[in-house]
Amino acid sequence: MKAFHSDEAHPSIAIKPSNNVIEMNSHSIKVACSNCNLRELCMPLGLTPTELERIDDLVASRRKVKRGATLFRNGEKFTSLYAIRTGFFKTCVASEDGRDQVTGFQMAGEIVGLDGIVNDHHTCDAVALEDAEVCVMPFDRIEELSREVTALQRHVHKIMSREIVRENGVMLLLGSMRAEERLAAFLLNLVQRLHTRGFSQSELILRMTREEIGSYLGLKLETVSRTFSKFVEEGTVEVKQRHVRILNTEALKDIVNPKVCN
Amino acid sequence: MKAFHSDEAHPSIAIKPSNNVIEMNSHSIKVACSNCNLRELCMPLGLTPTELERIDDLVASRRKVKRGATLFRNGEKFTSLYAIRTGFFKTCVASEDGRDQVTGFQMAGEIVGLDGIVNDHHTCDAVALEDAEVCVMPFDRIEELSREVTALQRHVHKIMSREIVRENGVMLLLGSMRAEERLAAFLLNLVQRLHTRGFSQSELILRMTREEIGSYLGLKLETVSRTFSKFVEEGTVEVKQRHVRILNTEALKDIVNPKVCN
DNA sequence: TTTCGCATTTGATGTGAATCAATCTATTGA
DNA sequence: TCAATAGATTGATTCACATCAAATGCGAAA
Repeated sequence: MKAFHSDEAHPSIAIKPSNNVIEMNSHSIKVACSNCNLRELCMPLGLTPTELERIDDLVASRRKVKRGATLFRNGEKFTSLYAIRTGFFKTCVASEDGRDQVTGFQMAGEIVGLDGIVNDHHTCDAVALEDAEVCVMPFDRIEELSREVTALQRHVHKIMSREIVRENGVMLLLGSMRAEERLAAFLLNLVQRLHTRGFSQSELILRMTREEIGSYLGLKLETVSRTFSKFVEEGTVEVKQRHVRILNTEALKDIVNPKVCN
Repeated sequence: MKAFHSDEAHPSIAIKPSNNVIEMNSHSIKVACSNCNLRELCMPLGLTPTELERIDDLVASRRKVKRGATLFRNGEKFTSLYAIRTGFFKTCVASEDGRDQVTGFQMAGEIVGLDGIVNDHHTCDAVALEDAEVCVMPFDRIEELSREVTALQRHVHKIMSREIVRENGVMLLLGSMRAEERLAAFLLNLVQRLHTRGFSQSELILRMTREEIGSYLGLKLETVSRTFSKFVEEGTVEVKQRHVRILNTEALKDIVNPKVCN
């Protein structure tokens, strides 16, 4: 069991964002991408040091979001994209009659708010699942800078395209997979993203409830719970509430992509 | 019944794209957005005449795609976005083990290929469901021009964001709606988009099979068929193969968003 | 026109996940 | 420390959709 019960599986973030503020004067602080430890994941990805310097003023400010609070809400005016520095978010859409659907879970280095661009207001809610901090990037500033910094322009396009591709994958999951396959795919995806951020390949703490997982996967919370239990029985994972340890990654992969026995 | 059985419900496209070619010399023709009848729907949306002129050379060429042929395929190198001039497409993704999922149906004035931007390779197939013609827009040209024409830049961002929002909606549908709700939403969406293009609000010809509808909606073709039959019994629609006439739009809306009886 | 193949419809039956319901377990706050 | 509460598990039952199967209709090609 060892560290399994420790809350340190991913305490907040392994790639610790350095406290990259440049003191200006007593009441104003400046934030700088060029000095941020997330720069290999986040907005500045792939920029040269010179370009990096130019986008330092992309971030207008930082904003803390308490667990349970919303970063933005459906219907609100769109002004900015947000780069997650620390913490964990979910985004969800709602239908008129009150059904709602979690459309994604976002972690450090990921960008939220793209939904707002089309209609100048947001069409989903972004809710912090743990205390979080984001970099606020006014979208007109992004557009302005990406007219000048080609690599930034390219990067913004890639971020949006990545989101489109991600959602294609979710559609495949929702449209054609069974409960076990969905949950296995979900766990593999989460742990892979966490691993990219320096966390364990096999151990994770779920920041969301069974209900939220279910909403994302198009399942009821009971089904999520039962499916976890099934994985545990089969020795594929160890589950203790929100703590999950993957014991057999291959088994999960086989569930997602069943081998055809010729 | 009248014109119901006529193939003219939407023969190819109501807003007929004018044959907007500018003769250059015997072997070369130039295409021009500024003269295209789809300009109110397509790429040039919201541009001033001056700007419009500047993006005329966005379109490198036209390409005809025969029914059943692919415009691009998963794994192919990404070079261009495609604006649909005429015809009807589906896009679909496949999982490793051969399952596949229709991720969308696209018609005149819509843009396909956005999935390719992230990894410089396409991650889905685009298949023509009827003989089609597209405008080929090399992506580096788009990026170049949108650095200069602010309105184009903004428009490209909106197109990508729109796709993200659309997919959010599909996730809601796949994650939380029942078969009837899905099909009703699907029909309303299709007829609404056709109406924008000058077609009937109540009559449409499905360009895709029941199986393709089912794949998109996360249902089996038999379920799609049965659900159509149910709508017919209830007098909500008239269905004759691929010809559909909506008799009661409100009923369909009520199915999608069930009224809460206080 | 006839034939072939594909798409569609419809029926009978099976099943995976939803629903309803009862504990159980952690966490929070008094 | 204990009560209150939200989240999670587990069981029993139901139901919507899938699956299997057969029949029908339609369009394309000979």
